[in-house]
Amino acid sequence: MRTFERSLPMSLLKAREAVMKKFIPHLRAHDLSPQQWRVLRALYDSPAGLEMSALSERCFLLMPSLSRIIQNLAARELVMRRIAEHDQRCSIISLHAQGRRLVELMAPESEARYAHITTVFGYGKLELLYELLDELVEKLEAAEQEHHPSSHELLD
Amino acid sequence: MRTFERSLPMSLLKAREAVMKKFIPHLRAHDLSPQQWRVLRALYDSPAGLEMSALSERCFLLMPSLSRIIQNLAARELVMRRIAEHDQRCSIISLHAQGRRLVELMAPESEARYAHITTVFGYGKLELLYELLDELVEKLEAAEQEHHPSSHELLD
DNA sequence: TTTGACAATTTAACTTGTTAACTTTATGCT
DNA sequence: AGCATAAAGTTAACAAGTTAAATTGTCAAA
Repeated sequence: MRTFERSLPMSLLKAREAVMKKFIPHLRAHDLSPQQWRVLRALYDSPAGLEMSALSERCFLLMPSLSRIIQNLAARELVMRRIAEHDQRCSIISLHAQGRRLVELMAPESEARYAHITTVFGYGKLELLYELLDELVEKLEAAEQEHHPSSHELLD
Repeated sequence: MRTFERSLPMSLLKAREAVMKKFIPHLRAHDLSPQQWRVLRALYDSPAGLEMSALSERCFLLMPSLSRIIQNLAARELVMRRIAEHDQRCSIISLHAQGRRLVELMAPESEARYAHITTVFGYGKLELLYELLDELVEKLEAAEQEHHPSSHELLD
């Protein structure tokens, strides 16, 4: 059996934790979770607002999580929601003025921390890492389509 | 502001999700969460058993999560706990016979999926990815020590 | 127009992540 | 010995991840 240490999910998790540790104190100082910040950032880039499902995709959050997060952010008046005219089922979420100000207030510090990581790790390596991660996802998802896993016959 | 897409934590998360998707059906078929599996795997490699805190480190789980997971696995008779003689505060967790059998039953399929990922992505790239991830963690943690973050003065 | 399938979200229920508070046992100092 | 302090785990409380079921709105065909 492969040694326990070489676990890809765990290596990815550890790397993620190490990176997040650089951002979390800043977020916490403004009472935001990483997920809440992702939502605000995504909305900042889409001034017209986004439907829940679009937001869910961009922030890589499942709908139930997003639903709760939006309730929280709406209660804090950082975002607002309105119902789409074209389809009453859709809410359209957009940044409230206060939310916009918050993003603008926090962005410089956030960028600075990104810059710090880039410096420490090296620009080239960071780019390489992004490429490898993207390619890994791509290849795994391609493999998804092809042969629907053989193992299910045995196990499910 | 940097484009929202290039977010290192999110890229790492996506990669992790893509990888996990390959393993989760197999785990679910045996009623195990990824965390529970990590614990069983770690214990399999330490037949003498491990203290909670050692297990916590190896599985990269915080104590409260681990505590609950062990309660669950113990109830299912997959692991057992005894109190250390040298220090009454420490529990020592080890695999129950049934847990050992389960690991041995599941390992081949798990290895096969690993092999599949290696093939699809390429052995060299996978090794490179591991190295980059390790180095990233290392560099970020080194940076931790040096200059205790300047930002705290402003924000906390 | 009504039924029936489908789509967008929310709710529910349960597990895990996370921080802080608490319990019990060791250890070190005086 | 006697007391403060630290260490190992657990418990508590709440946010977030995850799956399934429920809710509400849309759309097309009978």
